[in-house]
Amino acid sequence: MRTSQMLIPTLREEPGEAETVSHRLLLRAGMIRKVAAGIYTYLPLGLRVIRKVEAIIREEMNRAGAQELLMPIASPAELWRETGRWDFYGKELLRFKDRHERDFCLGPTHEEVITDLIRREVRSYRQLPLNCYQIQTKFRDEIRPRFGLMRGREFIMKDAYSFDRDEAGAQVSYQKMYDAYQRIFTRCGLTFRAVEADTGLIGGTSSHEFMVLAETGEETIVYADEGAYAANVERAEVLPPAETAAESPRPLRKVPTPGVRTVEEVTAFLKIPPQQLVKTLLYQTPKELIAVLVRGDHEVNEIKLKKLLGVVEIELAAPDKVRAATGAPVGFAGPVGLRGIRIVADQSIKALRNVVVGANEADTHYVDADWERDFAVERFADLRNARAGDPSPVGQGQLRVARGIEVGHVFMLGAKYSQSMKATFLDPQGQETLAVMGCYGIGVGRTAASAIEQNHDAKGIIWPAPIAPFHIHLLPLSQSAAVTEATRSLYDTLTQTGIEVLWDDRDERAGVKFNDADLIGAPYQLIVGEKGLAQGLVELKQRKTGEAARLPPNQVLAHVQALLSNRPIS
RNA sequence: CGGGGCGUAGCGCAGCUCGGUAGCGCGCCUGCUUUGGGAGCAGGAUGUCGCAGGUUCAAAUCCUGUCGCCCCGACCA
Repeated sequence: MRTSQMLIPTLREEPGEAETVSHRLLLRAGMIRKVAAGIYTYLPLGLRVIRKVEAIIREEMNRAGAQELLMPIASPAELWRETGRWDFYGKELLRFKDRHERDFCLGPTHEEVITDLIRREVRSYRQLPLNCYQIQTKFRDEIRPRFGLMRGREFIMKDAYSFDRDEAGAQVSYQKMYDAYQRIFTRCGLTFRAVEADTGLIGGTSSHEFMVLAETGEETIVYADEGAYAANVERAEVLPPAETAAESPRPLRKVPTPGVRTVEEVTAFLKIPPQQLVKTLLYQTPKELIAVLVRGDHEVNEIKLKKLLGVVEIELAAPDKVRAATGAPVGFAGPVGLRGIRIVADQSIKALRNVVVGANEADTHYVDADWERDFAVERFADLRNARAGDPSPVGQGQLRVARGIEVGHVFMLGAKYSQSMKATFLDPQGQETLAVMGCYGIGVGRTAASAIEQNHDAKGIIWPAPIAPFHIHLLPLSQSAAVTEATRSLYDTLTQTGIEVLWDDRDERAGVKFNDADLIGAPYQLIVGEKGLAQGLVELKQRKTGEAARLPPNQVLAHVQALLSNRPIS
């Protein structure tokens, strides 16, 4: 392609609205433009990258035995009502009515639609297993879209759904997808890690997320420094405390703590370590107000809490409710003498003696409280976030913490959807049986954006070759006949062998071309200049290293082919 | 949903406090020169100042409303 024939509006200046590297560079390199919050147009260059990622996904999905189909973006409410998700999905589901006043929504995911299809068309165990996927636009009306393609409202996703005769078959399907994902992200040139994950709104029994490791990631993951354990912190288990504090209980005392409410303030004021403090957090569930106890240096894991309580919504109680329930302003809630409110506690509390807690009285705390003697914990459970230094929940080692971008997620769904939607088939005995499902997503745009987060420098993007919009950026540095002729000849030679070349045929100065090329980030730049040509040489430069080879034009093709075949080219 | 901020030329911004002529840089157009890392000189074009209403002789500027966008928060008392 010639630059003059492509819409590549590069920006010299930083776009004001962009925060993360990938967002900034995608805008600057002329790959995306915003249409509305979280909604983007993919410009020709950006679309080429998207298509590259899609092509890799297609190849690997097909190789894993999945078959492609395409479902609609809009779907009728009745399907969502069947599974209960019309109500359960909340505001993220963008709803609208058609001219007949019938309810529809834009699909944020497609379990309902695919399950509806399969229940109609699959009757016999002979038709299973089946794995169908699509690459299609999704819409989720996110609370706060951000970071360009990282968290859009409209985005391209590959979603696959497997249907099996039984649990064992579903395991096989799941593993195939897991393996395919490993290949896909490896081919995309990403450094990533699969971690155990929570199943969230999709539901199901178990899942893994594929996390691209990056500081800007929105997810926190923990992994063991020995062994293979890795999990999203939402999900990571924490082992019960090894031993109980050896000290013997001291009498409960009430102490004045004027204006001292945060953990930092209380521990500083009383000169105690945060491990000796027990925080009392009041949570509002749809049913009730509940008190949750965690150690002063720990964080409540709300997902674990929701599961323990069997509720889907939970939020910290508003200050006025805290006051009404405890009789004290926020900051002084405590389990001692707390009436009419159930108390659950993180398991670490069990190992503590002589702790500091709020006294449900303004400017007052208790010291030397004891859970066995002074208050009634209804249940102890793992309710906190894992953190660096915790022992690995399986095997040896300690946990470390890293940030990740979730680019893929695989779920074992079990019979959740087949049951609510009655997707059944007849087994060999003629028994009606529920299909066992799995579902598997990949964020296509997010994958491209993560590649930028991991591969860039001050000048711009450095695409991994397999997903680069072009392999070679061809840069003639003058408009002279000799240079143009040499450029054209190189372009033809390379293009004829299937190498993708972006030919910067603009009448621009060398500096402008170099800067745009660095910004756009093709892995190689082929530079044809007057001086070099006079010596019969052109320059082949690696974007990543800046390393340049000067060679005669007739050696360029062989060189490029060698360079490109070193990498997993699609 | 709460808090904060911003909407002025294609992009980045100033002007608003204290009402009166709409400005700067980049980009764009023309010409000449220049030509291996975002050129120089000269000339030029471009604005419903987000939108609607109000105050005023007069509004980018003040007031009200509204829409859009961005940031932080919506989890640790």
